[in-house]
Parts: sequence; C-alpha cells; structure tokens
Amino acid sequence: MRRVTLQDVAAHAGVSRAAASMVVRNTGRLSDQTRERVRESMDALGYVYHRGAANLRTQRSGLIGLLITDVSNPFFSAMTLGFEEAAAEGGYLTMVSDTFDDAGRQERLAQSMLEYPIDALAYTPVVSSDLAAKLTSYPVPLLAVTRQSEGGAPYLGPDDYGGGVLAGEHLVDHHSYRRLVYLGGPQGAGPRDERMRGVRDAAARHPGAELVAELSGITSVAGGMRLAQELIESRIQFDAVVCHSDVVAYALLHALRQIGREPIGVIGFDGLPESELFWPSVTSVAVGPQLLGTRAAQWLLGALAGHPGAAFTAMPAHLEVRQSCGCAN
Amino acid sequence: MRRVTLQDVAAHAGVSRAAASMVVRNTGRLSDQTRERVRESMDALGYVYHRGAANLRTQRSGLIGLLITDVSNPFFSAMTLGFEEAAAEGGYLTMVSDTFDDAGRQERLAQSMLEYPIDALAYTPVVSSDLAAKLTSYPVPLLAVTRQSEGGAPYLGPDDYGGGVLAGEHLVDHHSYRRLVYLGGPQGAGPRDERMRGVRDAAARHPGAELVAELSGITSVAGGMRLAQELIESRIQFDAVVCHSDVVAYALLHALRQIGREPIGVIGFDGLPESELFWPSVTSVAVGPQLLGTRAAQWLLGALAGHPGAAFTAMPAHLEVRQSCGCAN
DNA sequence: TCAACTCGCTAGATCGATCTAGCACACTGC
DNA sequence: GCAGTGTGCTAGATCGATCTAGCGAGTTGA
Repeated sequence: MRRVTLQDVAAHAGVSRAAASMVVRNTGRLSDQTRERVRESMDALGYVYHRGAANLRTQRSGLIGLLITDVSNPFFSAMTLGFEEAAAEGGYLTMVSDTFDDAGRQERLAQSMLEYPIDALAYTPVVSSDLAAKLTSYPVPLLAVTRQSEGGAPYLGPDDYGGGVLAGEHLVDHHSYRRLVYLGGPQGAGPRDERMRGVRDAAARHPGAELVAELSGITSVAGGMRLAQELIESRIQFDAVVCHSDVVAYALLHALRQIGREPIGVIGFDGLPESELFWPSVTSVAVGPQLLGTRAAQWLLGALAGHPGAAFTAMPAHLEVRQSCGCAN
Repeated sequence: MRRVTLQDVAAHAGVSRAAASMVVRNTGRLSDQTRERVRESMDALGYVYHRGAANLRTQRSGLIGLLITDVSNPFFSAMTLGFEEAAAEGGYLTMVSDTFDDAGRQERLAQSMLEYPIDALAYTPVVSSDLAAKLTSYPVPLLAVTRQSEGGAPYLGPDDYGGGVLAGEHLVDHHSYRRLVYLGGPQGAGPRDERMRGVRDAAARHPGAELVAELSGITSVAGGMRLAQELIESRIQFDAVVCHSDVVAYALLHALRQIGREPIGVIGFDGLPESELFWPSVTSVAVGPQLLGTRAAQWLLGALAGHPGAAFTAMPAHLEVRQSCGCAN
C-alpha cells in the first residue's frame, strides 16, 4: 500500500507534478478548470499532503519546539496551552518536552528537536546550565521563557521582582507581618532570586520587617509537603510566608492545619484557578501563564517573519487577594 | 550560511556520502580509522543530523501525535507526561495538541499531524464525532485513549465502570448514603455513562439507595463552580455526590462550605495529588493518568514494531479514601 | 507584419539523507 | 594458479515535494 503522491495525482489528472503542486499551494498561473480537475483527482485518490517532503525543499519545517520543566506543573501546562494555540494560529505545530531541570535531558531533547529540524525554540533554561551557548552556531530563533538565560538568549517571562514586591508589601504594609519566610523554588534559579529580592526590598521599607529565612525545594505536591514539614520542624520564628507556587502554599496550609497552628499570612505564586476553591482560599501573585505562552509563541513567530521583538520582556504580575494572607473577604 | 550536510562531511573526510551515512547510523562495514576520520570532520564542520531528510527516505518520521482534550486539565497533563516519556524511551518525539472537544479542531489537528507525517496517533475522541472512520484509509496505528472510539479504534483507558462501582459501593455500603447525584462530565461521553452505570449498579444492590440526579458540564474550575451552583439551586434532595473529576469536587465542597451545608459524602475522580491537601481532603477514584499515558505510548510503539496489543484495555481504578466521603481518617 | 508580452503549463534540477548493487583488492583453500 | 570468500568502500537511484527556466500559443501594439 504505497503512499499517494503528487506524482500520482498529476498523472491521474493528466497534468505535470508542478501543476499539481501549484494547486496545493494555491499559487502560480493555472486555469480554473485545471485546478478543479486536480482537486477532483486528489479526492479520488485520497491524497494526503506530505509536509516532510515539502519542508526538505523549502528549508523550513513548520515545527516549533517548546522545552519546559514539567507539563504536569499547572503553571507550565497553562503556558503550553497558550503557546500551542498561538503557534497553530501562525501555522506552526508545537513539539513539547520536559527537562525536569536535568541538564543532560535538556541537551538531548534540544538536539533531538533541532534534528527534525525545528524552525524555532522556546525553552526554560535548566538552572545553571544554559543551552544558548551551545546553540549560537545554530540559525534558529531562540527564546528563554520563565527563567533568564545566562547564555544571553532573549527573555520573556513574568516580572518576578515586581511580583515579590507586591507579595511583600501586602504582607508587611497591609497586614503588618514582620518575620517573613520564602518557601520553595529551585536553589539558584533566577525567578526565585528575583522574587526574594522583591520581598526583601518591600520588607526593608518597613522598620522591623525582614525576610528571616528561605528554604528551597521543588514545587510539586510532594515537594511542597516536604518543604512545609521542614519549615515547621526548623523552629524558625515567622508570621508570614511567601510560597514559590500556589501548590506549595496548599501544602503549607495543609501542614499548618494539621498541627493546629493559628493563622499566619500565606501568599502563593501562579494564580491558579484552584486557589479560589481551597480552604482558606489562597492569595496569590498571578502572572498569567497562558498569556505568557501566547506571547512567547508570538515572539518567535515574529522573529521567523523577520521582526525580532524585545530582547527582554517582563510581564506585569498582580495580586489576587483572598483569605490565606489574612484578608477576610 | 548554508547548512552543513553529510555531503560536506564526506568531502572533508575524503570519503563518499554513503560512508558518512554509515558512520551516523553505526552500520555497514567500515574501518575504525575511517569512522574516526568522519567523526572528526563532523565535529570540525559542526554537522547536525537532518532527520527530516532521512525520514523522507526511510518512510518513517519518528514522530507520534497525541491529541487530547485540554493539557491544562491535570488529568491530561499527567497523561501527556507519561506518554511523552515512554515515547522518548522508544526513540520517538511527541506532538501534542488540544481539541477542546471541538470536532472541527480535532479534524484539522489530526490532518496537520498526519501531513508531517506522524507514524502513530493516540487521541481522545471528541464526543460523538470520531476520527477513526476518516483515518481508516491511513496506514498509521491509531489508539483511542480515555474515551472509547465509536469508529472502532482500539481503546486503552481507565476502567470507568469499575471506578463508578467503587465510588457507589463506598457511599451506599460503607457510609449508608441513599440519594446519590452524579456531577459533571460532558453529556454523551462514554466514560461518564460508564461511571454512572457503575454507581447505579452499586446503588441497586442496596434497598432504598439510588442515583437521583445527574448534571453534566465541563470539568474546569469555572465549570465546576457553575455545576455546584446549579446543583444547590435545583433543590434536589441528595446526601452524596460522585463528581466527574477532583476539580469538580473541590468546587462542590467550596460551594457547600459557603452556604454552610452540613457535611455530605463527596467523591471525585482522577486521584490528583492536590486532593490530599484540600480541606476536607478529597476521596477520589484514582486511575493513574501518568501510567495510562505510558501504556498508551507503549501500545503504539508495540504496534509500530509489529506487535499490536489488545484492542480493548481497561486499567483498574482504586479508591483513595480520605475525608470528603465522610471517613474521618 | 513582426517584436513583445501574457497565459497556461512542463521538464528537470534540487533539498539531504538512505539503500541497493557492485567494484577492487586481499586472503584462503585446493 | 585460480575459484571462492570477505572486506572496505562508492556510484547512482530514490523518497515526495518545490522551484527555476523556458516553451508554445494566443494577444497586443506600432
């Protein structure tokens, strides 16, 4: 059962391959009758376009790579969704893969994608191991998302510093908490440092307020539970916590409830919709992951069309105020 | 800036294209010196393998398509993760896209993927609009996941009926609830019908117990909140609810808490890790979405290798008992 | 009436790999 | 000394599209 090719279609319609090709691409000068006849032959034979072959000739693949940390993290899945949709809008299909913050995986996957080859790549750089340097020799538009690239690739991501300031200000200014903790996030990752810097700067503007501790760790449910346990067992004196993700906030609130600790101020990051349903509902710094994905794809589409966008974009964050920070609402 | 091809490498190393090709594929009879020399030329020139070109010749693309309802749904993102990993294990890259249960989208996306072409496709059939019929003429292994295909494609998914029985039995047998409601899920979808049938059958074994109502709707956070509202406003008399997903259960528990309703039995479906952190923690029928994804990819890899698997596989569900059903635990 | 142009179409090269057939040479066995 | 076998390598066709150059017929303009 051989594949039906343009050659077959052309023979069936009594025209040349070139004419048939013009029909599928809707270009060239052909009479309407000829176009119609070719289309009928396609239907009759059940022709399916072979993009791979076309790509070989045109030197573009219509494929964009997206390398993220972990799709099962709601932040990334929302981002993936936005990315995929915007890419499809521009006529590109998306290949997604997860690095799990492993440098080896990141390199293997990027290599694999480039071999296809992909026309452009968006990626969340693995902590302290940047792809950008390795890919400079490679002529595809690159974009670092979510985390800044040490190798100097253009960046698009949330305004982490601004988000940290929002969280910090709300806790120390609106609620008068004084001893803050930053909980979670991978050690050494840019966004974590930026958010902490924001929290610290916000605290510094109020006498007596400070960031008294920081604990790093992965932000899955299991990781969050470990972090919460660690924080509680540390006997650190604190009255408010900024969590690296909403999921970590859920885990912390769960752990505090279990030991019967009286309410403290807790703020998460991500702005997941589930946060509204939690008890207490979780105040969160929302960064709009889906929109971020959309913008990332659009940035790359622009670059492919010859209009490179800004080399650095920080998307504004805003605070979704609910109960966990201490607001009754 | 032209791409470096095998031709260039061969010329640089003073051998033929065929010899260079043998080096990248690690086949054929070549002396070790020659292999070494070719490898050095590759490094020197910065050669990157062009899979697209190779695929044209070998008639396989190394690409598997995965068409799901919505990646931002935690069930699907976990499944995607398992799928992607297993596919990568077998040397395939995954192309993921979302149908959002729209027949037109489903068809366009499948078409697009087939054009690349993909070597195999796993998909969650859109309710009442199956791809299988349209793809029979197409010689790629097909697998329906999560929902059965009306068109007769092989199926792999959770044992929905069994899961429904588990939930129903626990509510009527262990807890003695009598008036059950099934909440959420798309109208007319196979899994929803199967689960309800399970709940109904379990109730039928206990005098006085029955499924008194069913409400359908999408299972996002917003959809769950609408469903909960609808249920409460309906004035239906019920004492237990089986929810089509954990997220719907969150929304229902949230709504019940807001109106101050005394505790009833609530069980979700999916077994999301977050369910443990919720308050009350959510009892759930777990179906292991990640493993499901893994198995789906393995099924397709098997089919590609000429060993088609079972045409129907129902993966066992189990109950994760927590507080929301009424168990203190 | 003839050059110039447009229209509708085609032949053949091309993208970058793989694969088949086969060639030259060396070695072995009788 | 010659058939037979094995080793190491190459030429050329091939996958299925696109793209360039150009051809014949008809139309237009001077």
